[in-house]
Amino acid sequence: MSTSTASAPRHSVRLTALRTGLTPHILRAWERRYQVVTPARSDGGQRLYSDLDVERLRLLRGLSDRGHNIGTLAKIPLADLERMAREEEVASDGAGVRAHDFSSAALDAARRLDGAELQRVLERAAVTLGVPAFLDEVASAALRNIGQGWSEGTLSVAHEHLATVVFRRVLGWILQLYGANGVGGSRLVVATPPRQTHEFGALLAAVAAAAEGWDVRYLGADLPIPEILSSARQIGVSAVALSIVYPEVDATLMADLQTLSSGLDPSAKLMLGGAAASAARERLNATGAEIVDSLGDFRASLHRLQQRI
Amino acid sequence: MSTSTASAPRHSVRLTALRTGLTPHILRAWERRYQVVTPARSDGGQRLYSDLDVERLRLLRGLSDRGHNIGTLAKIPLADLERMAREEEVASDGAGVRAHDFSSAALDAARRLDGAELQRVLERAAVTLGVPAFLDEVASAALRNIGQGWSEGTLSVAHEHLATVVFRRVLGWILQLYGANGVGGSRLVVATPPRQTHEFGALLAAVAAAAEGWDVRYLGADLPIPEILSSARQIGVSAVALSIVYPEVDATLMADLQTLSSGLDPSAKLMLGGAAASAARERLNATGAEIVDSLGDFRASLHRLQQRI
DNA sequence: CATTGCTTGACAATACTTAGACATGGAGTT
DNA sequence: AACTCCATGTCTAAGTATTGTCAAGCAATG
Repeated sequence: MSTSTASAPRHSVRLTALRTGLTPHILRAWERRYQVVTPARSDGGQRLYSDLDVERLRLLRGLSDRGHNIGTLAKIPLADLERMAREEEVASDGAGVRAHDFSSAALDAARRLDGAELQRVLERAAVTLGVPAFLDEVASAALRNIGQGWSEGTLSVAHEHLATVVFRRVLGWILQLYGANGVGGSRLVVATPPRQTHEFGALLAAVAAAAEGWDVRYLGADLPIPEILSSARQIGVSAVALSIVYPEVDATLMADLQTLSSGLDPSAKLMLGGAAASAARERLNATGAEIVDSLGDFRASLHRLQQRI
Repeated sequence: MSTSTASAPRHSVRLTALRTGLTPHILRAWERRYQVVTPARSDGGQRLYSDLDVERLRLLRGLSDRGHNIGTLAKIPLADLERMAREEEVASDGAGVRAHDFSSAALDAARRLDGAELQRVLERAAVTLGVPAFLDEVASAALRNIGQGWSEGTLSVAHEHLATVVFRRVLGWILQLYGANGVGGSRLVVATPPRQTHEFGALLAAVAAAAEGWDVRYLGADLPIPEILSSARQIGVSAVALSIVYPEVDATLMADLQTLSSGLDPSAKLMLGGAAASAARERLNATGAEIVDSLGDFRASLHRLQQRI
């Protein structure tokens, strides 16, 4: 956005109030008392705020809410306000710390083989943080930790199985909450291809997409290609997402993916995620699929797809 | 579509009004006052709008509806209007919009007396946004709307009862998720005093506190003072929170609150919330209780208590 | 001829502006 | 504890600006 655009006077008081979460009263009071901003005026004398004004007021409100007094804040230039807001975020809370607490509580419970407690911790985390944050900061971290503990030998197969069962239950529960999401969303099929028995990645992706408003059909793990194809065609999907964790990408899998890719409607996108997919990125490119390296990537890609409609 | 086609004058006022969602009156007023468009004229002098005109008017209406003032918009070229319309979706920012969507979906469901759908919407909102945001932006707004609709007569008693049942179920579900929160949190008792049969405020407070990590004992509505006292003492609470919505604060209630306040351990704080509590702030101050006006207030107060330990 | 549209002028409802007053709650002081 | 002072959010009142709506009288359309 060019500077001339950002500093062009545009927004009325009412609009500015909406954008900043302040009230017109407060906007005028702050201006009168502290000159926090000096909006331009219309021909008739009404205030016209620029984008920069709005940005500044947003920051001021945030800092004011957290206890700084507005009289002092008023004199501070925009750049410094931005820095303060960033610092505030790190210092004060909150989300980061809490997410970490949940992760370690989950790992503890898994270590103690306390499935009920693990489930409670995960449900609490999901509900407290909201699904997107839960997936990003708790679920994926916990899975990584458990996987790592398993490969290092500090966690046994029993631990891994317990975690598997509980995670599947919790993610399934969330997915079911989004169940009848209605007609609004674009459609997506999620599964893992044949011999891929690790379904976590797929579950995470399914839940992430559902939380973004997609109408997700989760087909589960180890699914024959023809099944995936016929489901996708029958439902009329905008995309198919597969998770590939293990075993490594071999000739059979490549052939399967080729079949799938060429069998899909051209408007439907094929997306591949998971550790093995990232590792074999180059070879997989031949299938015409998009490789996503993280949940964030996946979300971004979904977004782009949705815009394109 | 070729330019000559798009800019060819074609549509009558009536048609243009239908296409843009404006009225012929407004079309003429906007043209007379701001020259928002300058349609061609027929031989007899009647307006003939082109496709481009219609497109421009559509955008203008959209932006005008969202609070921009038409006098300012009128001078902006088409391309910039398009950009603004796109930005508008982003500017009215992510979380807020999603929360708003959930609120209106909830209100819709309540209007249709579709309890199952209402429950699904609320659960989805809670899980998507996380409990704190859900309480602040969906639950309290929906309750306010429903209460308002009821007092205005646009919603019947049946609507109100349905909403009551569903909200109680959903909030109860969340509360139960936090159930065995363990040893970490300070303890809090939440209830409504005798004759206070509206338990929403209390439920909201209970859930908010639980999400903040408190060990909450929710005792429900219409509870005799001795019961509250003995529970509080037995559990060893840091605070007691009561919701007072209706009826108004009278002598009996004042006496009850005095009894409660003096019976509590001095280290335990008594907190009063709800519409009636805010209204009777002055008289209630005599009880030594803290009056909280909003969920945010309540959270802040809990925070202070927790720090002080 | 009935319907629709044109122009001009007026009116009313919002929304905005300024100046000032008031209430509250925290910080200091006595 | 009682007191004042100050910072700040909220409200009022009276005037102005903006904008939607309407009416009257005439013209065009079909």
